[in-house]
Amino acid sequence: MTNGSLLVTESQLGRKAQAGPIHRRSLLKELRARGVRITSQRRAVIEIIQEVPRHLDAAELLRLAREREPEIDRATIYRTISLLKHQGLIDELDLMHIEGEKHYYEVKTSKDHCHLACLRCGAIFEYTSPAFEELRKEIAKQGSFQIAVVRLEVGGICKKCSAAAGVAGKRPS
Amino acid sequence: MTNGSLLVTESQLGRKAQAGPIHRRSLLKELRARGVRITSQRRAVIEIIQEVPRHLDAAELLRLAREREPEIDRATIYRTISLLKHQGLIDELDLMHIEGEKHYYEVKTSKDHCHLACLRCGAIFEYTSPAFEELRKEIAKQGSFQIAVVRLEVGGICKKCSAAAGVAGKRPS
DNA sequence: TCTCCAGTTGATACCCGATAACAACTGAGG
DNA sequence: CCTCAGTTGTTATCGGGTATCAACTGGAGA
Repeated sequence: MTNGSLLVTESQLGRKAQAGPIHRRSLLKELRARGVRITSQRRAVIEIIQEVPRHLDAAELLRLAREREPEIDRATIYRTISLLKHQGLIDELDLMHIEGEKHYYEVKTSKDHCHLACLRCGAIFEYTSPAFEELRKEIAKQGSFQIAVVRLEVGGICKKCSAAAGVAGKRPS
Repeated sequence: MTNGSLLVTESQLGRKAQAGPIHRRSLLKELRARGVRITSQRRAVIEIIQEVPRHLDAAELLRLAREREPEIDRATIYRTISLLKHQGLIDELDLMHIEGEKHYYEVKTSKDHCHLACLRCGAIFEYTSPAFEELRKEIAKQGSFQIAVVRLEVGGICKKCSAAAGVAGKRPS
């Protein structure tokens, strides 16, 4: 019986996970090796994506980037995200939120995993499971569809929120 | 070994699937039973969602609704969608598209299924698999997260497009 | 170390899906 | 047929994301 593991990143709560060194400083090197120009703005954004253990959306990325590059503009954030996506170095998540969806970005990892998004507090958890990989293989096998991306997203209520059920579920933003 | 079935709805190509009577005229009855006021606009939108076998987005829903209710407004479409979502009668899909995502709506079915979206022509296929349900159960079992929604979305290239690869993949809109 | 220019940036304006506010309208219970 | 709470269309607005373009700069070559 396959059992999955729940772990790692708790997001949107402003709490740091306990370290989470994802890929070290590989992205900058990788980009340089590919002949991509490294500007101070790009460096800031990339370092943040690598260093911050939370899942970030564009707005938060902008906020954090401005701590290092005060003049950086929204447009540059989006352009850098786009660059990294097209270079295949980050993945875009599209997770449920309180009424609506939000786009988050994470460094592309080797591991297949899916995301559990708490619809109450917005926390994001990662979940890996043999069953997930199996399903992915199964769809691939069936042949009449060439898979490029598989995204599995789960929305629900996290442990903390269901424990504190009713007790003012205020998100610490 | 689990093998899934690929089938049913081909969308966005303007082709009709071969019948697809989903729930008959249950939505209107259900709403009336719940004390929801049925206006001519709501009736139009609801009937369209039930009768059209394709997956519809808000814009297309508006277009189709205007064939019956020429004065109906975007806002009413969104309000009706919102109503049906909150009543738990339809599901919102968030499928990959050519660069970006689109929101589609479908009558909530009993069957768990996921969606395969062709990134080239936009066609949408439904896919059911024991492995999918198994995965869902597995996540539920693990206990520390109360699941409300599970969405599995696959992006890739459909058979037709990969066959016609390179041959002007124009979408018939 | 200096020059130079293709590639990048910030500013501005804009696009588009979606929502808020509000007066006019209407479904359906009495 | 009355009535009014709930719904509608209109208009304005919001927010994420993108196009444009002149000014700027990383980094390859001299």
